[in-house]
Order: sequence, then C-alpha cells, then structure tokens
Amino acid sequence: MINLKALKEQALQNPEVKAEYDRLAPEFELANTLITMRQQAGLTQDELAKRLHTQKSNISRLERGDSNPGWKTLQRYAKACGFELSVQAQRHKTAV
Amino acid sequence: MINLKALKEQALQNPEVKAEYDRLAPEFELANTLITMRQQAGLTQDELAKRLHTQKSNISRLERGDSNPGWKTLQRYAKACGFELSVQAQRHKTAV
DNA sequence: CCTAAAGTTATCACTTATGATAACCTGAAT
DNA sequence: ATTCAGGTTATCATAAGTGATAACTTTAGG
Repeated sequence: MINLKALKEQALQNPEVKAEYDRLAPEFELANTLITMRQQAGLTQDELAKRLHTQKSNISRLERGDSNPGWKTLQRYAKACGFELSVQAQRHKTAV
Repeated sequence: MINLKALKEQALQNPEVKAEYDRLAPEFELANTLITMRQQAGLTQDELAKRLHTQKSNISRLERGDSNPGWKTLQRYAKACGFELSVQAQRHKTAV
C-alpha cells in the first residue's frame, strides 16, 4: 500500500507544483486529492470519465472544487483511479 | 491533535463494541465515523442537530448510512462535533 | 497558422440530498 | 404501567448533485 500523501510530497519537490499547491486554500484539499489521484493513474479527464460511464465535463466539475460531491461519488472516482478513500477525523481546536 | 483512530481502537477494547464493529461492512465505515465523532463529543442527535441548525431526524438519516452525504455536509457534521475531516487515498489492489 | 488533445463552461433534465414536521419505537427509570 | 430521552421512520418541498450534450479555451506539435 503506497500512501497518496507520500506521492503528493514527492510531487511537491517540484517548485512549480509547490507554488500552485500553496496557493490553494484547504477548501480545495479535496479537489487536489482528486486531481492527484487521476494524475497518478495517468488518466485524462476523458479517460476517467469513460471508466465511470460519464462525461469529461462532469469530471472537470468535480475537480474544480466548487461543488459538494457525495461520498459515494468520491469513492467511485477514487476506485476508477486505482485508489480507495477513507475519512480521517482529527480533533478540532475548539472542543466542546 | 488526538486521532480519532486512537479513540476508536480504545473503544474496541470493549468486546461488545468490537463485536458490533466487526459486524459492520466497510460500507458503514463512514457512518461509524460519524457516530463515533458525535459520541466522543458527548452529544445526542438532537443536540448535534441544534448545532447544525437542523433536525435530529436528519442526523439520524446521516448516521444510518443509507444515503450519500455531500463532503461539505460531512465536514459541517464533524466540525460541530469538534473534529475536522480529511480524505485519505490509498492505492487499491488493482492498479491501472 | 492549423490541428488535435485536454480541460472548462454553460445548460437542461433527472435524480438525490437536505430541511422540515410529525409520528413512532426503544430502553431506562420510577 | 407511565413517562421521558434518544433515536428511527415516513413524507413532503426545496436545493443541489449528477448525466448528458455542445461550444468554448488553452496548450502543444506540425
């Protein structure tokens, strides 16, 4: 099992990628994960779309980060890229 | 930052909890995470619902696991429980 | 410049999630 | 047996995600 995080950090060695990454707010963490997974799979939006029996425009919409995709949608996306998703919960600063 | 995973494993020391947990398919991992977060926050469904300006029936629906909640919905839920969510991607068995 | 691949945006129809209300079930305590 | 807190289920209206098609922009190569 290779962690996506490791792959991402490797990609961040690239200054260009790093700059792009830093610019993105945590709001886009999910979108970044999606894009990274697809790129790691070596797929274009169109190819991924075909695997998911949908259209490249819909893939683009997911990766733009301006929507609120369902959990199962994300899982399908990940699986088509050769990944599996899980949620991780960490305590927030403000406890009860 | 205390990891939810640690808390969960602690809870799984309890044989009762463990048995219940093993019975649940990965399909319900998300639902388990939601319920665990709420319980760690010491909240009832009704109390959590009030924090999210919604109704306890809607909380129940999320925790039943038979729907496909949006990512931002999950984040709001987690935050109201004092947690923050992140996605984790791991390589699936079947690569490209 | 021209072309093609890759990605984006706009739009529509359809499906589904969410907000909301109410009734119901369960277990615990008295 | 009653009561009550906690959770579930049913249902409806509304908001939003998704499937689908088409046109557009951008980039890379020739």
